[in-house]
Amino acid sequence: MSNPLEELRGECRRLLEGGLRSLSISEPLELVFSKPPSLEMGEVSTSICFRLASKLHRSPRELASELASALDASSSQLVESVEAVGGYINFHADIGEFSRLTLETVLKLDEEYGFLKAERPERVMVEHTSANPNGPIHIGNARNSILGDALARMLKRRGHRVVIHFYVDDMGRQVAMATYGWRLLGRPEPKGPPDLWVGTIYASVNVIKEVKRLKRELEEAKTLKAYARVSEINAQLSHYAAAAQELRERDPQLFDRLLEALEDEEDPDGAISRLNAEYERGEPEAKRDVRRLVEYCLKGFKEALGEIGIHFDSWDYESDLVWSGAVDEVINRLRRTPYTRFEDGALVLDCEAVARDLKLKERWGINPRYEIPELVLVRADGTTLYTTRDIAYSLWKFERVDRVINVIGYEQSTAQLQLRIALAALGHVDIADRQRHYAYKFVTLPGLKMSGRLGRYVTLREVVEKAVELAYREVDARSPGLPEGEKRRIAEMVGHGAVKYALLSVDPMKTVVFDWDRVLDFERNSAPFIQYSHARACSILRKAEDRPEPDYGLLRDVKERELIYLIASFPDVFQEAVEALSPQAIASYANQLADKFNSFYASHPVLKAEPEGLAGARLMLVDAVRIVLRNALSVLGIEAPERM
RNA sequence: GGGCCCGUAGCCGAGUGGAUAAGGCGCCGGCCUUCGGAGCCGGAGAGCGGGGGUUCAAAUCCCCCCGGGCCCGCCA
Repeated sequence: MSNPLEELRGECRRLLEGGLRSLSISEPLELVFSKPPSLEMGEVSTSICFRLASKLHRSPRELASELASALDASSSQLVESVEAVGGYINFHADIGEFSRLTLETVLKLDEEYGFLKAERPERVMVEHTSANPNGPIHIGNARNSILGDALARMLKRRGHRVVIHFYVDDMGRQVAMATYGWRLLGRPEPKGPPDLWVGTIYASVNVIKEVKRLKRELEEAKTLKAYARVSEINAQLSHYAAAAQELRERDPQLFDRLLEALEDEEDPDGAISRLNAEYERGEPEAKRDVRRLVEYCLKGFKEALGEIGIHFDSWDYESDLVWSGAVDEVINRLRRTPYTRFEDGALVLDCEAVARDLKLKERWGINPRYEIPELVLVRADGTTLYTTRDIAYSLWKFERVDRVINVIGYEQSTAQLQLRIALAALGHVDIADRQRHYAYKFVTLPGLKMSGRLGRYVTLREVVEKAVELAYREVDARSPGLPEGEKRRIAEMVGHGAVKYALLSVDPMKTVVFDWDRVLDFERNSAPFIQYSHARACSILRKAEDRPEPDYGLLRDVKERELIYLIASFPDVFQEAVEALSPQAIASYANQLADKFNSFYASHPVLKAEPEGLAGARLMLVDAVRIVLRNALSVLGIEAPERM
């Protein structure tokens, strides 16, 4: 058995069934258990008497006390006593037996403790990050990466076969724009972090282009004496001028060269569109240049994400999908359905009709009043759109796995729904069902939004760098005697942990306003706080010269019992977190465990505990805390240093 | 106009039907003769945006309203 709490609940269930039998109550009902508000009231409780009461026309209190006295706790080793409290039935565990069961299970399973395996393991694909390859990973994308990485780790620990994919969106106009800028610069090699460098080129081209356009429009408006228009354009101009200023400061040489080169360009937008079309057709020169630039950017992604331990199994290029003919095939198949038509030369999918015919709104719980917008599959000029290519990508994915989780921003909800509808239209309702849009909201900067087009973002690199630096200062101050390499290593674990925890500990559906203080918080309710607790536990264990035989029955104090209960809950927490895809539940659990441990630590000596049996039992407890903290952090992708 | 998401103390934020609504920051007051003070103990501070409803039981479910965000592109 690997779930101590479930074992205790099993005993409670057995007793309860016996009690119901002896009272000749045979109402069919599911025996559900929960946790009483405090340990004084027991470890396990059930509210079935409330449900039973209305069926039997009795009062819950009466029923509960009758039922409780009909239970025979003496037949169970794990359950010590049962009592009825205001309609609830509460079960008290035998302290010694429950502690022994819990702690010995943890110690025995060690790195596997808590990670209950799924009954039916599946092949699961997690697609995450998939940032456009035209700028750096910023703290907004990083929320995606960190969530996706934690989800993948959780699913793996649950026993699923997980593959982690990155979708390289290289077909969009933005990548063509960056490549165009790169050509204007004479195809140079990157300077500094390559993804940031690409982002600077892209944003510079964009901003310079916009300024030029606005200046032209300003002249026109002035000639026409359209004064309202003039002031409107002026406002926009100052907006772009500010962005231009920022970009120029970042790399004056690069910016000025682009500014100069763009002066001579007749029609930059036309050139960008041509490059984009050439690339979609797979023309060699376009292919060579765009791929080259994209590779630079991906190299930067791999560096920035790899530094914090985030890796991918596969990088799938959107362009490959197009060139392979898979996208055309999808389009042809869709054209054979009754749901597509041409409108103004574009091929359109009637999503509403698909949903109606296949009853998708009922199936997916969509508000019937919501009219699903049509989806343009092919433009009038014959080129495809992002979502169209995504349909082909989904089919490709399901040739490989049973289930797909796409970590994608919430703002793409409509597109993701249309994608599933298109899959259903193709006859793959099952695939549509097993494809999950794991949505999260954006990270905003205080006051303003991050913007790749303006080159305005807080990069993951700078956040990580600052966090590690700060952690290093702390480590150096606290443990000056450690070898330099170890201090560095610890500072990385702590700094990376702080950043990850800051993004994992909030509900993905809430917007996060980026705040340096939050990310660099090393106090309670942070990864460093949890890591610190882990290091403290390790420190005690290091100092223990021998391990006296534990007497589990001596772990009677509330703080000890709370810890044991929490430790015993970890398998539940893990399982529920995976089912709900909620890394945050694990983060919050780890923090709670660390919190309780520190409280215990302050008032309960371990090494000097008397008698020996208590010292032995507390050592087991400390060891179990250590294991669970480490396991909980590791499934989130956070390392636990043994000293810091 | 329609749809979706969010709204919990001064601030940040757990908590999706159950018994006293976590925790953190900030504020006030304590704790370095015991294993690491990135710590611990105590105090003040919310009845969960507002109003109805369902239920033995609602921050959690339903309806209406208010505030904020997002989407409704031949962008991605």
